[in-house]
Amino acid sequence: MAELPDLEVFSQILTRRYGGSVLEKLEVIESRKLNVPAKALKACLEGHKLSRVIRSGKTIQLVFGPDRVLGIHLMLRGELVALSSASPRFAILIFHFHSGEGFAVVDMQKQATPTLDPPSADVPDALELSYSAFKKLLSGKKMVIKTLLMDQKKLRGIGNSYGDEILYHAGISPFSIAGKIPEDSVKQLHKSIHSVLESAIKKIAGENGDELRGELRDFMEVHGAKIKNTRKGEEVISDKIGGRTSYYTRSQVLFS
DNA sequence: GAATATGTTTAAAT
DNA sequence: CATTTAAACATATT
Repeated sequence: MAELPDLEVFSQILTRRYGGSVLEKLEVIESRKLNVPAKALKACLEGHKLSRVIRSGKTIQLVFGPDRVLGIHLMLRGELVALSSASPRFAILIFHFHSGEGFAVVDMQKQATPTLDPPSADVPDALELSYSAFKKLLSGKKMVIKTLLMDQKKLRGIGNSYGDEILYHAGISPFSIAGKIPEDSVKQLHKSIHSVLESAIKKIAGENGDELRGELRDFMEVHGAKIKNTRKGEEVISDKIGGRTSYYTRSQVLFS
């Protein structure tokens, strides 16, 4: 469900709604993916204040007290839901705050991964990557650009959907060889990463308000099985790149 | 019933 | 060694 813009908005909403509250009780429903025993996690976090929530790459990081961090990766189908009267299905973790409110991490696929005190990443976040670092990342690479953009060991935060949107925005074919893209287009691509992600954050934030909703992707230009034409009328074509479906148009320039 | 779905890890193949 | 590919994960939707 969630890629970088959704997660950025979720972290803002969680900070607004639960920031400053003391975690009264943590239910660990599914501990298979957890890097510490469930008891240790509870002992670490219960009774401590949620100071803020930030996003890093495709993870949400809940900061408790001064420096205790619980990282959460939602993987393919994970979601964050506010607690209501009904107990959530497919829960992984349930957070109950002193105020009586709370939220849950759910994932019907049980792949969402909580990590206590995750090691700090040395891979740059997509929104923090400088142009010179980006240029260096592409130079000499034989990988197709779409695969490189989604490679979390090179830059963090871009997934299949936004990868397509960014390449469409930049006018570059997803099949282009990374190292063959000329400097002007690399510059454009770097700009597109920022502008596509940041405008998505604004749109999702505006539509979400304080609600934890997912799947607000009405603004997608090319990525989606239902999109037959772009708003400019270009035909959208799809192909598999690295086992996942990519959507693009013939107007995107191929460098190879 | 079959195909598809937003991600990652691992192993095997090229 | 660098890169690519397939499978697995568990369930819902079309």
